[in-house]
Amino acid sequence: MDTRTICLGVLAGGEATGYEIRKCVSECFGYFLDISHGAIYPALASLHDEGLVECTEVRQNGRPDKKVYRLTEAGENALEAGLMRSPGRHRVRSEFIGLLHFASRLPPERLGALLDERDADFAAMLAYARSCGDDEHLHAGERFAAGLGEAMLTAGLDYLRRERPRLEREHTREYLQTKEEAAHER
Amino acid sequence: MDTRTICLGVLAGGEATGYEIRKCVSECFGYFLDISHGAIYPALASLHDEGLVECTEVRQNGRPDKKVYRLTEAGENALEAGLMRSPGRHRVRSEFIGLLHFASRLPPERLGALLDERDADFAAMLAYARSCGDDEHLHAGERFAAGLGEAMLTAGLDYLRRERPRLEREHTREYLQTKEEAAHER
DNA sequence: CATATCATGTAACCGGTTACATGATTCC
DNA sequence: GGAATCATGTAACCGGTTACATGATATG
Repeated sequence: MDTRTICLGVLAGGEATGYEIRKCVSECFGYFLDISHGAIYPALASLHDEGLVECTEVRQNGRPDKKVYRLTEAGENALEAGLMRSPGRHRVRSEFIGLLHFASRLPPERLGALLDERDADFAAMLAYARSCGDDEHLHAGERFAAGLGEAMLTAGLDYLRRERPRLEREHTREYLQTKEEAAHER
Repeated sequence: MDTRTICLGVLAGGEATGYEIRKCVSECFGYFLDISHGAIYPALASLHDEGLVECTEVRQNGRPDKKVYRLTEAGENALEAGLMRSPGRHRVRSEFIGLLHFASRLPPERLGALLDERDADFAAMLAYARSCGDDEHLHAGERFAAGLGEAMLTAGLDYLRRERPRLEREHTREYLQTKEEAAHER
């Protein structure tokens, strides 16, 4: 799903400025699909050129003027088309898991710090997924998405906390052994 | 973790060609961190220029010649430094979850197809994580990584299969309702 | 007969991020 | 007084993918 389709999708829920679209995406599913404002404004401009959105400039005193966008009928159709076309990928890019594969070269403190970071991050995402799911007036799809995130993160965090002591125990042993062997070679 | 560090990491486990590094990464943790050969070869060349890897060209009959790379001592240090420096991020980019947020505009067949795809993909990743974890001579870190993947994917797949009927039921109702409202407006 | 494996390398492309630029107001 | 919020826009950069280029051997 590209930036353009996301913009159209948010605008289908009501008119908004670029700034608000960004905020909405970040709050609703930012952990799973985010866009920077550097991507949003050009996307909105191109959508406007193509007549898929309309725009009203609003003067504001005390703060910058803003452009409120709303979907046109052509935009409505483009959104539908975009949603049909978008691949439904779900990719995980984890440098954390990559690092674990080379863990035998990681000092125990470093491994500990990485695990701390992962724990905190998972906990934050979980709290966020839960807060999302609590919302009463959610669509079935949104509730499902929040539930899926919650289920996976809960399992991940449980595993992390349960297996961490064993990992650190075994890792320290392996690490020291590797160091010793390296010293021997010299 | 950039391509260069990954290459160094794989080479720390023994000499290999670019082709073999790619294969190794894909097989060991490709679902979580992959690199294309178009990124590997330039990375190896730059590592070679900097003296972090050595290279032996091997003539082969019947198949293309190959370049076998191995780590130098400088490379060993660079790897260690790279592993200390690399952020341990774990990012999920899910267009699937994005699409779910706009599910009310998705025809039921489309939603069904997306769920099918997700089910198959999760199942494949799970099978792969399990096969990885079965390996006996794994480091603690690798076993932990496989276990973490397995735990999260199992939870995800369970949730997906358990909640899918309800999602589809509610979604169909919402979808038809939306369509009806749209027809009314006309 | 077509496809996969082995094997390397480059160039074009692509989507997205970061940083630069500007600036008032409100909250801690 | 400093940080965050509101608000838009552009340009440089960046890492990575896809496609182009080549080509023999083995497998289904």
